Amino acid sequence: MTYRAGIATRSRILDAARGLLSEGGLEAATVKAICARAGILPGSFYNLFKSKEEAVLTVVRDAIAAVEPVAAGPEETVADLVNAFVRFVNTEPVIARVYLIIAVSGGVTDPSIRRRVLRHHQARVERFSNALTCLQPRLAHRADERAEALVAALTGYALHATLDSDFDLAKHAEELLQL
Amino acid sequence: MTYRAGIATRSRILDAARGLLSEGGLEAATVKAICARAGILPGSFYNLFKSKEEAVLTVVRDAIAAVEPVAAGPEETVADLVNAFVRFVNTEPVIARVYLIIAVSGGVTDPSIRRRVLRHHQARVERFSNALTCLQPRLAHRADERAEALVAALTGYALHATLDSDFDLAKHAEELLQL
DNA sequence: CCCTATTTTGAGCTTTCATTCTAATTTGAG
DNA sequence: CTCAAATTAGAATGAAAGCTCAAAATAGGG
Repeated sequence: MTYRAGIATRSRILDAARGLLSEGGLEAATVKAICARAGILPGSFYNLFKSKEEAVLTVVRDAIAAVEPVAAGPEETVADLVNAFVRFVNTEPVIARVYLIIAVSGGVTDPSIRRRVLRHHQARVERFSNALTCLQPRLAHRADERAEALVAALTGYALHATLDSDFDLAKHAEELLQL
Repeated sequence: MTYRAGIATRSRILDAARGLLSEGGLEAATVKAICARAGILPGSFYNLFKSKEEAVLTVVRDAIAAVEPVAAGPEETVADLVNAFVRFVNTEPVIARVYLIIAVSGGVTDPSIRRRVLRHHQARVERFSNALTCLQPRLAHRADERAEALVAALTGYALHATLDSDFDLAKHAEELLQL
């Protein structure tokens, strides 16, 4: 992976794996299918990844990291966070779907993935909680619970959006802010 | 499947498949594993199900149907519906987990499952919406949106409970009722 | 008790999976 | 241009998948 060709191939493999995971879940992401989509042969795959699992876990880790809104200043509002999430799901539906698939089915299988998802979730709740405290200091004592509910609702919405392409995530998220 | 033995074997197969789906997702539910857990051999499996897919889809359909709270009278309250869902997830975690796994990964693969999940979701939102209208007639014009948010939050909570055994679903659901 | 329909057995078939290996090709620093 | 290192090709491996089938065992209405 020190030559340019290798680096390009690696990223083509990850793109292919991400797309297959998104479209058909773990069972669709076979080495053969990944290679076919990436336009390579198995030998190249195993020159860059020591196993199929390593490639899939790389995609998963990247997807989890990508769900986090880009680091804003300490002045980020609740609306900022919600909008960032909506924008992410709408502009990167493939990655968002991979995240959801793994959060459920992959998280069950692999303990390290489960830990990673939970850690990520906790960090997200904390950011929402801080933003909620700034927004409504009167309700500061229940900021954590409210943040947890908000994140749960957003996750539920994202799951729904994954199944129903007609679902208007932005609209529902906006209504969420008025509750 | 007209003899008692066949009926009993069929239900042992479905139990085995349900457990495997819950513990390890679709990839763990192989015909061999199902047969081993059910204490039978492949020949018996294919005497009762024409394919592995048929058995898995049967489990999935049952799981989707089971998520629906038992039919209450027309006087069901929001608290009733929420509590019924919480009780279901806590007493039937295996079925609840199967539902979530399929709602994400299976729903993506199989269009008929996706339709079924969406139809079920819509019916659930309607029940919540009616209950919300009775509870707060002043907010009747936004009952649908609020019901959608409630169901999304509950789904998000259930997903989290699947990953984190320490998560107190009942407590969070109760707090949800006070928002 | 008998006889037919049902169920179970268990070996084995075909396909597909992840993975490996060697030889050929390509890359790019010196 | 050269040559070692990196990458690719492509056939081949063994394991495990879903599934089939003919024969043996069993169930249960008559």
